[in-house]
Amino acid sequence: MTTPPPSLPTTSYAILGMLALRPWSAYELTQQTRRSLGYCWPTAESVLYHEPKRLVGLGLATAKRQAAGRRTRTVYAITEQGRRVLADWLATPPSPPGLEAEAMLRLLYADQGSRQDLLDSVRATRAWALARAPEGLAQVRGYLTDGGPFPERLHLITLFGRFYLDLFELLVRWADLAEAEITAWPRTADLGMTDRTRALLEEMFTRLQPLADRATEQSTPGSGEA
Amino acid sequence: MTTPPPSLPTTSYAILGMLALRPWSAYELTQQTRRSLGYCWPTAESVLYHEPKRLVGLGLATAKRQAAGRRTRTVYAITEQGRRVLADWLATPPSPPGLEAEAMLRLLYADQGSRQDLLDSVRATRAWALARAPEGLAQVRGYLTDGGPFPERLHLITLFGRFYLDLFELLVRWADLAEAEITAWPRTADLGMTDRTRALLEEMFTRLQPLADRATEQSTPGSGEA
DNA sequence: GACAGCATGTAATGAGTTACATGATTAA
DNA sequence: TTAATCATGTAACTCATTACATGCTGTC
Repeated sequence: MTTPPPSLPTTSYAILGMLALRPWSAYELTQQTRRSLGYCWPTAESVLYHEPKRLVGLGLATAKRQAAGRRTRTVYAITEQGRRVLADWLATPPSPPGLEAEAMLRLLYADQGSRQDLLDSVRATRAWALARAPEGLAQVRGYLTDGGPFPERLHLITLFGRFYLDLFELLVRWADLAEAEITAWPRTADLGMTDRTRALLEEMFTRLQPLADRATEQSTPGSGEA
Repeated sequence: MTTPPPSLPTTSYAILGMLALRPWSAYELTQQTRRSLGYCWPTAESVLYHEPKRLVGLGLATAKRQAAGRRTRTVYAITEQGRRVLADWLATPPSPPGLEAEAMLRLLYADQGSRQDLLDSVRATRAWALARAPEGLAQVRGYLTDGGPFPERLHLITLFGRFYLDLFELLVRWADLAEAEITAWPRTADLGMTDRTRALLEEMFTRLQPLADRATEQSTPGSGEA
């Protein structure tokens, strides 16, 4: 273990992983990111220009200046040490998922604003999720016809994409439900336990039960499993 | 519009919203956060001590030092101006959701590591989702029996919780699927388009179609809707 | 009377975003 | 030739996290 206690920020591994697939220029990264990285590890574009330099400084990547037309651009590639560091990181436990959902925040405080505010927020969320669909459809179509840019990685990409399809569908379905509920409200404040709310809570209780059961099963060593 | 161009970071509104419900000390915020805010707007504890001070500086909250036992603690409360700023923000369009999912990142680069690494990551994700269930169950039980700490807000809290239940179920189901797939793989690299992968892609295509249709419907003004 | 952990903060560090800057290429 | 937009970067600033610090409270 000659690698110094790595502990880079996750963003570094995200870029390093990209470089493991093939060399990229920073701009190419900004483009490819839309198809993959952007889904699971959102970053500003400037990171995609900065981070590779850091990796070079650490000896995990190399930079080669190339002539592109009349201008020069920098193409980054992973080093052997970079591959080792990436592999080490992959053997490490993942940090839990974190979801930043402003729309949910707005729901939580909706009684401080108007019903229209809340409806707008819910609809914006659905619109955002729906807006991913056409591009996703094009990507999937591409995979099915020509295999896309990394055909040998399709088994991974497919599981990846499946998760985000599930997620977008969830957002749309939830927004449909929420819109229907909210539309039936006379206002946003002080409704409390309506009949409909009670029904929803009871359904949630029923669905939570089996999850909680599985949770305790797995935390106790269990007496089954001969 | 006497309020100066607000544009606070979302975190500020998150805290401000808490204060809109009732006054809290910073420590109380750290506790309550686990039940609500933590789901949609994750932050480090130190933020919950810092942010209220900023709000006070802006005139959006007040700080009152109280004796708690022999020690003093600071209780923060929202001001009228704070309520206005919060209401203005609620009328503003929400930024799109952002999901940081390290586990998905690891999936994306799984061909750079071992199959075991990938399985561990998938299982950790499921375990994390399952681990939320018992607390969620307790919360829902509380809502059904005594209404919880804010019974007049149950209609909001329920829609909120429903989303996260959906999400946790999704994570568990996806992890189950992924584990089954990966277990059937001989290795993580260079499998490409297996039969199973093709089947998944075709199902995804079918499910994406209606979403894409809805997306185009809603972006065009539409000729229906008399 | 000491140890664990609850309650309350602060400071330093480091990461990531917004905003700016500018050369090249293409279309009108 | 101008305008637009592609391609490439940099710098300043702000935010948020990690790590530390410390008084208080109950319990053994």
